[in-house]
Amino acid sequence: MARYNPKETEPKWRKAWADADVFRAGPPQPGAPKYYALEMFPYPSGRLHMGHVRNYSLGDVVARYKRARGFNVLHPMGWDAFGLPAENAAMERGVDPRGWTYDNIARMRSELKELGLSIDWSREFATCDAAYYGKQQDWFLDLWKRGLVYRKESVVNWDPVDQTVLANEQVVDGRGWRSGAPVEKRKLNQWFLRITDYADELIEGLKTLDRWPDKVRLMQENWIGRSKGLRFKFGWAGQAPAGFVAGLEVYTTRPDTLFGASFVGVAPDHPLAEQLAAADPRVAAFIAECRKGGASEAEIETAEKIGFDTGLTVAHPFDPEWKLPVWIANFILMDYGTGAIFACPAHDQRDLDFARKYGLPVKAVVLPPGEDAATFEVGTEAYTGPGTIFHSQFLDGLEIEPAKAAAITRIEADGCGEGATVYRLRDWGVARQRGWGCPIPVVHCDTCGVVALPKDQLPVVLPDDMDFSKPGNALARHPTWKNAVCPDCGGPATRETDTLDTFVDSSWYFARFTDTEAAEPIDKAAADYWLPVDQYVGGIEHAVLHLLYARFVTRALSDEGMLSVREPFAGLFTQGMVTHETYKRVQSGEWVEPREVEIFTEAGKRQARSLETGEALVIGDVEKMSKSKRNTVAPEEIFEVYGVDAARLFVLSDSPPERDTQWSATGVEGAWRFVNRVWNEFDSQPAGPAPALAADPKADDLRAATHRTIKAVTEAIESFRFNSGIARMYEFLNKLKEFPAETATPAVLAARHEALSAFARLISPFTPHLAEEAWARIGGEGMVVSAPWPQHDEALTQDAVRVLPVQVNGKRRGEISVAAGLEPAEVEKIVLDDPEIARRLEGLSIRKVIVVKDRIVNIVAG
RNA sequence: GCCGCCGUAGCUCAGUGGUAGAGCGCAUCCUUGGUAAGGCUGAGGUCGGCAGUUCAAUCCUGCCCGGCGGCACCA
Repeated sequence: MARYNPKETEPKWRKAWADADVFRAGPPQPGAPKYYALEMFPYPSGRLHMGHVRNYSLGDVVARYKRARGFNVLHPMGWDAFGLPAENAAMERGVDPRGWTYDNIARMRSELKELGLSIDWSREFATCDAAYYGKQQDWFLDLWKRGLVYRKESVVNWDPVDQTVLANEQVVDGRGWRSGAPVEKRKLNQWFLRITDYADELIEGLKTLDRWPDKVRLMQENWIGRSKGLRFKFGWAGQAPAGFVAGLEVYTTRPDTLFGASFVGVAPDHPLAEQLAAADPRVAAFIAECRKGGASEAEIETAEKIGFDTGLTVAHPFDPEWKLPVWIANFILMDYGTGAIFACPAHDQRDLDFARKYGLPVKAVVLPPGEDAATFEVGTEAYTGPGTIFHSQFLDGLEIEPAKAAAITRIEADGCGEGATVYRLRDWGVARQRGWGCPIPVVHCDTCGVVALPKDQLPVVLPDDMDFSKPGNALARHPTWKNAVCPDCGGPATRETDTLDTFVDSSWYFARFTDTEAAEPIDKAAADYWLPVDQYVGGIEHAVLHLLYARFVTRALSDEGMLSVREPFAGLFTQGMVTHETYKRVQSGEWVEPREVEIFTEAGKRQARSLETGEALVIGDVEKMSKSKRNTVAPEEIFEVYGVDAARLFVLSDSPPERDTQWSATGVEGAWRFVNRVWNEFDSQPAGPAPALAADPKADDLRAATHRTIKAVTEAIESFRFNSGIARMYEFLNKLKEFPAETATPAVLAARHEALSAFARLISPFTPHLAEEAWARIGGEGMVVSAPWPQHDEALTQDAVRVLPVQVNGKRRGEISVAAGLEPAEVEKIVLDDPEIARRLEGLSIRKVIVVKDRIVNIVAG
């Protein structure tokens, strides 16, 4: 009997798969059912981590399973290769970002290949390949022609030290996340993609994505933030300020509460406020006060509402005599709606807080059910629930929704406004002042302005000799690269030195994978065959941005006629993180890596000590593996000790895929032992052809387990409950061990062979190397990777004899064995004749006997 | 504050309107020619709490408690 040796076995089978080129996707054939399995492509950091192992193992299970089910499978891999880490490496270590990136790719490719993934490597590309980003420039110009790209002055977060624009999430407590320098607001000419044109469709489309997690759909819906309401202008009651003669436009979702209006407010950065500030230092001082407040959530939450009465007044739209004061208020956001509101304190908490502070009127206009109009008052809590409108002239007596409609109708009839839908979603700012990104393919010409390059001048390639030694945009400070000729007038021009957000790179790569050689950005026939992606697997952290941008770009490219689908990802699965215990030194609190820690049990308690010094360590919380907590485990070290299959098996078995999984040394050891026990079962099976299957009670018992396991594992894979499927295989192995080959009759040996044949195929998506070795050991035809998925025989999953628990008044009091499918009346007779049951019923009168066929008997007695 | 997810053995998790399961850990024993290992057996569970529906609830419903995540002055 030979021990299982993954170090020899695993590379052997990887070579066999590569030699046979088994994972190359077949050509698009209309008749052949296709399956596109994709995991979010990695950033080439240079090192594989456990999160990658989990992500790509999950996708690989699906890809291998679908292949076994006869699908033409596309399972590609590439690299999300532009971005800041390469620039940082360049700045810190003086290396070239391109060389650094491609070196990292080479290292990670070999690590990923070691994982034994069923990937079609012939389609690999990196987003920093000119062959890829050149095609991106190509369709970017198409979108520009369609009017989906525009330039606009916009206020951005500027890090004065790193000399770059920061995203909102990169600003922590008003400071740059890397430099720690106070962030400045700067106005820059920025490039935008008109994602808001698709806001409605992006919301509506969510309804069709029935194989996406509800959570992600909800997050996207909230992010887009559609609200329906009324946009209208207040006319001035007194002197109109210059520039605002037409009135002050506000937006509301509660036009039903217009008669509860108390004041009108504008944001501190509203043009009206800025204009007033120019003339009045008190206004300027107030606005400065508002801006002082930090931007962090905590500060916003606790910030007190403050306001400034401008002295201006507007007239109520339904009553010209009714004057409302105009305030500047810090709680009003300029970038939502019109940056101005009317306030109804009785029915909005923010307005109420403000009104109470400044002594403004509070008039209730929505009467809650059961309240008396004569006595109902609003105290310190605004009423936002359902009710009937009152004190509101023509709206009186209406419910909220009809009142909104009536108010909108009246405003529209008066011509001072209209029903409007607004979105929280902003257009997508895609320009980055970075050197390591996809150049925007335009030039700036003094005579012609911004001019798109003709497509025969694409790709616009990054120079090889950028200087990354200083912060800022290395492309912009390159001495010659930006010198160009205007394609329109032939005069001198300057290249655009902004590059595209890396989210642009990742918003269409899945389409390029369908034909990586195409002369056009996308080969329509290939895309139409392969898209949508049938199963996309990745982290929940991309729930909004990446997935929303990809859905938008797919629609834009579809409208451009480059592909047909509207939704890129038919199925989405978001996996949990890989976590690990943390360990730290008692005195210093310094984190210690798991590989330097020994775990032992003393006095019945789990304890840790340093392998190096022997000192006792504190076992800390279980947290996401991260460099900062030093609680990472290097995949290659695990592969070295236990093999790839054990590592794959463990990350797949420990938790439901959508939940976090806790890596542990004992857990992977358990997986390793399972691998060995599986091998031992195969290895103990006599070589040579198996005897024919024959009817035999013992053999039938095993066969029933086999067919039940095929059914259960298949269902588990179909529903992404991989850990559950593996649990069933653990149970199956235990069952198999009840039928040792050494003492088996020919009938049992035959049943064992059937069991092993199914088992090899069932484990093949999870532990593919072991499955090949096992399949070869029992004389399977060809490689298991090409073997068809096992089919279960429903008839065999049924037991001939059923053991039915017998309950008396709902409590288990015994059991009986009956033939499967026996009618309830027959079962009842047997139960009542059973002496043990009869003893339990002594002194009781039977009221009712419930028999659930093949399951249970319950006797109600009293 | 709002929304969502989770709570089953010491730990990590399966599971089901009808007999409570796996791996790891723990205990006992066997093996010492699979040996930086293998195997047998076992202990261990008011299925977070309380109520309701039901012949029967770990499962369905409601409320509560605890943990985690997302969003949050969006008019």
